[in-house]
Amino acid sequence: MTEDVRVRFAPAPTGYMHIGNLHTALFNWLFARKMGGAMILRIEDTDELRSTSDALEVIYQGLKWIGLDWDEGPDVGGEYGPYVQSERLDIYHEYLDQLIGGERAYECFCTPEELEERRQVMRARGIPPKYDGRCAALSDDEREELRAAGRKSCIRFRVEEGGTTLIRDIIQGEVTYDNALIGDPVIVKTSGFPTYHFACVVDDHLMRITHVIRAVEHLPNTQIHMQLQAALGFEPPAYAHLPLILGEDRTKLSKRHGAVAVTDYEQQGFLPEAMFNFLVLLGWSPGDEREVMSREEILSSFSLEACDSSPSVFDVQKAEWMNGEYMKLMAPEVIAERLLPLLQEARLMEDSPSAERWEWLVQVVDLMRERTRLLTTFVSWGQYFFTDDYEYENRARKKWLSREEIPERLELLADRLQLLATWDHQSIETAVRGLAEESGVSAAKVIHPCRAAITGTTIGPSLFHLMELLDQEDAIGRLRGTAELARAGKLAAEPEDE
RNA sequence: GCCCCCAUAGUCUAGUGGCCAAGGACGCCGGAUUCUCAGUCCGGAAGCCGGGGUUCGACUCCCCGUGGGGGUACCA
Repeated sequence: MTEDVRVRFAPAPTGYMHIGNLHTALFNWLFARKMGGAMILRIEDTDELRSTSDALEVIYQGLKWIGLDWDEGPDVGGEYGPYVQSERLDIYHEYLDQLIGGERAYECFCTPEELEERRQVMRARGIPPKYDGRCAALSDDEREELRAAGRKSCIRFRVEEGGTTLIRDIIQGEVTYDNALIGDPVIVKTSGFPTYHFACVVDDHLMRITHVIRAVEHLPNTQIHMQLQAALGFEPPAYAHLPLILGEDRTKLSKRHGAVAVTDYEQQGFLPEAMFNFLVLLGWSPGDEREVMSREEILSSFSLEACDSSPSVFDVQKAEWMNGEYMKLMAPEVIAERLLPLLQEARLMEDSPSAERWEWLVQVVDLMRERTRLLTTFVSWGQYFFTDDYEYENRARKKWLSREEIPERLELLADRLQLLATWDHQSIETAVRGLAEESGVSAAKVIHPCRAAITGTTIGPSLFHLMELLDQEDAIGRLRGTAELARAGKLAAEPEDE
């Protein structure tokens, strides 16, 4: 009989959600959903200094953005709550009493300064810096004296003195740690707050966590955790330590690598579906050559056993490519929904667009998405759809707008377009090509200046289709306006730098 | 310093002793596309870290080295 799978994602609320956290959350979620188990969200706010109160919302938003849900957590409740560690202090103290009663924990009066000093000495002598255990031997009288002298204390866990600790990790394999190499860790701080090790072990047990899936930086901690479990009589969960995500310089992805917050990628115009797909491919592969996979496909192929144990570099370029694939794949309506807030923020769309205007936006998206990788591309390269106030790129000026014959040609084209009774891409194409033929030039000689005049750029989607999405009067106005500027010599190419 | 882990092209990866004169993807380079390219299509360059074993046979197993990473906190 197999127990129901229960996993947890347990972030520290430090104010922002790291892309590595999201990766861990994702793998937990995948395993939970794959196994028909439960996903628990637990907040590990035992660091009173770094934890912030609004961080909870950031965590929820990060998870929701990428489309992960959870069955138990601070917001949805559950029968093993509370799910915020600072609200569970009484619980930890109960187990602390058990440890003290069994002589597996003791008061330590050493100050942080003393500890640091001793570590320096040990390091200088080339021996592993670990707590020397001096307070473990204190007599009741000595403790009383120290207290009377006003010394504050914390609580340490008495680790095994010899032997080894074997971790059978689903991803990392069997790893053995020497017990003699670690000192007694602090499990309750002077403040009365538990440390991560203690709270984590107690909660995983109480919340009936069956599989601990976390980043490999926690692998060494597992030695302490397993000893704590043994001392407390807890059945240890299964462990799966995920490889780290590295920055370009191959060190653990962190703030100094630039964009690491989930919100950074959201703002850069990544689609959550693409990020989901991209992230799952860091440390896991379906075993065949599929890369762009739906959530269902991923779920049906996923397994912890297939996870790789070597770290991977977060390659933004590949992430952008993946995003581009989703731009092509997803329904234009959905992309438009994701895009709208960005356009509104850039003041390129009104706050509550009419149904007609919305339809138009969907068409713009549909036309542009093939050559678009990020949502923000619409705000930059695609701004001419939304405003007359676009820049004339230097390349456009140089190649197409600074020629002598241009103003007249643009005006001729404007005249023709003015006569069109129907404004659709076929009629526009006929008019444009017609002018080219009558002027005895190739169609390109009209198309390119026209694109440059109307969009300010040399590249973009099919000219006739993009013009169709502009208002007829507006398009004509742009042609005449550009002609005027060109005549006034205001569209001369800037000298090239370098 | 000490402990642990990792090692297929610049990057993500397939590979679990013969199917591999190593497959896919991103990126890069080249060509095509007379409506541009940031799109699309086609093509190309680029890799098993080194050395020892084990074996009839190693990218795959073992050892050593090297390189990289993580840990070594009253942070998680």
